[in-house]
Amino acid sequence: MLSKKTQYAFRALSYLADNYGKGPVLISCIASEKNIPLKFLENILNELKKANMLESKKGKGGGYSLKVSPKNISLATVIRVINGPIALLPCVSLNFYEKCEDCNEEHCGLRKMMTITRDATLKILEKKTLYDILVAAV
Amino acid sequence: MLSKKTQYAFRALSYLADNYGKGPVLISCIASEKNIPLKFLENILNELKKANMLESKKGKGGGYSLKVSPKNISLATVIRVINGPIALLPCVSLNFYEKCEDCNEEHCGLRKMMTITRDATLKILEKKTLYDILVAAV
DNA sequence: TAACAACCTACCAATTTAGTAGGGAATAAT
DNA sequence: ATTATTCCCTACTAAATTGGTAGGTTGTTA
Repeated sequence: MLSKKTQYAFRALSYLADNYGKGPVLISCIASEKNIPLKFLENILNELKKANMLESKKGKGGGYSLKVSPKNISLATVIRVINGPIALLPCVSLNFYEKCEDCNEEHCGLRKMMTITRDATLKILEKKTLYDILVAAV
Repeated sequence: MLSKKTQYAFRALSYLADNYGKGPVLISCIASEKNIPLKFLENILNELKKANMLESKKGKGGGYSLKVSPKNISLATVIRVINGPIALLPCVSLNFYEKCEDCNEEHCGLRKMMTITRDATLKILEKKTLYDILVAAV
């Protein structure tokens, strides 16, 4: 399951996607609009910025805005930055790979099943973007 | 990611699948063979039993065995019993559904994306079984 | 230089994870 | 009947993660 933090991230990003091209948006505005604890959101947006998804501006007229088009930010990217690995096992993760102790990877049946699962999941999450969230929200 | 407990469960179940039809297997045997902490494994096997996947026998000649054929135990079932929900959001889970507070489910774009993801994941996890793990482990 | 708004460091409580300890209850063999 | 065997049950624990909060710092603009 995605952490609450990740759900907050998605909600904030949807809001920013909605305002894409309209200049910076205040943290406090997103927080009250999307009902997210302010200081927690500060943290989240900062992480997204460090991951190159957002840009920020300080001082009056400042705030956060998407760095690229909503069509170019995949759900997989967001999840990886805030939530971590998408695969179900560390030894199957593309971005957070870790060897597992007690199995020979070449001959591990579970690993093979989890690789297939990962591929099916990623096929969706890599393709769908913030734009798709907006469009789906009729 | 699956918890370590779930990985232990899969390893134990593979072992039992391998010995399906050959009578009960001792916890201690599985523990040493698969390198799983004994007392922790006790716990896990008991949960799997309560979920109707295993049957047990006490006393000499006792132990655990699969209640049904390895072909009839899906990976999804195991994950749900030991790990919990498979969906990425509570409001999208089939077996552990929980309403989310701040979104109108009918019009939540994220929810729709996560439903698609869940379906893609389940298509694999519901279909693949313990038998597939054995076969894949050349 | 004042106000504004993002940034940074540090802390905190509650929950979950990954176990351990130790005895109880059922079964089978002697 | 008793002993050995094996699963079963309750309770405890340390460490990590989650979901925050507090308060000051730095950079920007008017």
